[in-house]
Amino acid sequence: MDYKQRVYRVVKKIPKGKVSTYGSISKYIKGVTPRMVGRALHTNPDPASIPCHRVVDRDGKVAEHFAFGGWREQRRRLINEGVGFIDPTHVDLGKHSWQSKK
DNA sequence: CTCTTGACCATGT
DNA sequence: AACATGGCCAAGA
Repeated sequence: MDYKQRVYRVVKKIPKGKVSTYGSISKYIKGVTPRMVGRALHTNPDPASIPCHRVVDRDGKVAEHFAFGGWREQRRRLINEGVGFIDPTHVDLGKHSWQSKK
């Protein structure tokens, strides 16, 4: 299986109202680095099934120019799911960080 | 095939 | 917290 498929599989598991980070995902999949996670989502083959808006960087900061047409759209969806923002571009990782259980 | 770039991260400033 | 640097590895030119 390609590394992308593994990444997608994990991202799809992120429950509603939670967010995860590229680093966490990369740690949980052996042989995959944070960059590869980002690249996998960049080449996102099925955005309708892959909740990439629930993935943020280590600081909780969202991707400003990618994710579904803009960080505002991403933020709108997250807020709609109950994820809190500490400022316009940073989600509250302390309360909503999620980790895949191996 | 080589070179550059990049949805990142850790560390230092 | 924000910015800069080095490292990681894959995809694009």
